[in-house]
Amino acid sequence: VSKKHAVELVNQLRRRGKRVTRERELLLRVIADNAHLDAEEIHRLARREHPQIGLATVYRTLNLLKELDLVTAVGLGEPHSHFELCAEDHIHLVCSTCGRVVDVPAPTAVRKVAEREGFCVHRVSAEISGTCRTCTSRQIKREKAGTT
Amino acid sequence: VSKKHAVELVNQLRRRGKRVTRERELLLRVIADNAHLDAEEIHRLARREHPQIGLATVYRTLNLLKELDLVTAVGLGEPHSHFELCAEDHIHLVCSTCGRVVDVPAPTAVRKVAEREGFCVHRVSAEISGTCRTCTSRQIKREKAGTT
DNA sequence: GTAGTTGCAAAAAATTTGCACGGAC
DNA sequence: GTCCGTGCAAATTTTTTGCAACTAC
Repeated sequence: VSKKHAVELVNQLRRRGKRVTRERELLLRVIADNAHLDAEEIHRLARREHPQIGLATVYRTLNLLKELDLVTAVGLGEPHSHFELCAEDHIHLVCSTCGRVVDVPAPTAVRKVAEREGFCVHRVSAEISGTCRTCTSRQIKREKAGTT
Repeated sequence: VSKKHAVELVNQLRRRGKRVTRERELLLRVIADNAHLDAEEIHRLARREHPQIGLATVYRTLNLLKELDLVTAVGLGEPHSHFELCAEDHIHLVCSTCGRVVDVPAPTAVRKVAEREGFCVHRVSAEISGTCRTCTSRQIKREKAGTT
């Protein structure tokens, strides 16, 4: 799943008549470099570069970027949202054992299904929860060893 | 997307060693009959039949049902979760204009993608946001009329 | 210069928890 | 009878908002 440059996104902001501030530029960079962080995590990373940035700014910026369709919120099974750039159609594979999230491109069939319904698609995101290869083989080893 | 009977689900509870209470049975029925409600909405509907049921019980039950993989939480772009029975693989088409959600079956290709990664799939849920047919044609009409 | 943004603190919304009572098994 | 589940109120966590100072344009 491809990487976007925060620079492009900053230009998007300007083109759409929104102001480009130090905070927005920074947050876009943090989100572009790290997929599916939650608001606290984004705040924590942003503080490394701009210690006095407030959590409220993070939320306000996330809401702005959502309106502009530059970022999207995903649930990932947690009671709070995680955020990522609106990338090409992709699927989140969420391992319910280790919690790791892997992104893979979504088959075009998914988008087709929506279009068949007369839907004008903005973005596609899927979530598959299950057990990843690593955790599955670990489980099997443990079973063989007799440890339940 | 098929309908499950709350009865089956209640049996699942018993089989898995969880107690079957009036509250759990009621909440399962509410969730089975109404896809993607949020916790407040579930609570409100449940109260029609059992006025003194508490919101905390709703949350506790939802968490239990999630652990048993009987229900699943979906984001739908809101800052709080919505809940639905774990049905067959399906896609939520969320109209960002009118907010309506339509469920359509997911192509098997989606699940295949995860299996190719060595993933042992528990459940599949996708979200496509966009503009539904109705809202799209309404917009076109408005454009023709000259109203921006 | 002006209007939009920010940080902080406070408020609101969403979710979880402690405890005493009640009900399922 | 025991242990789990419930309701209520309080606590925690997540997200939004009001306001004065600040800054992009």
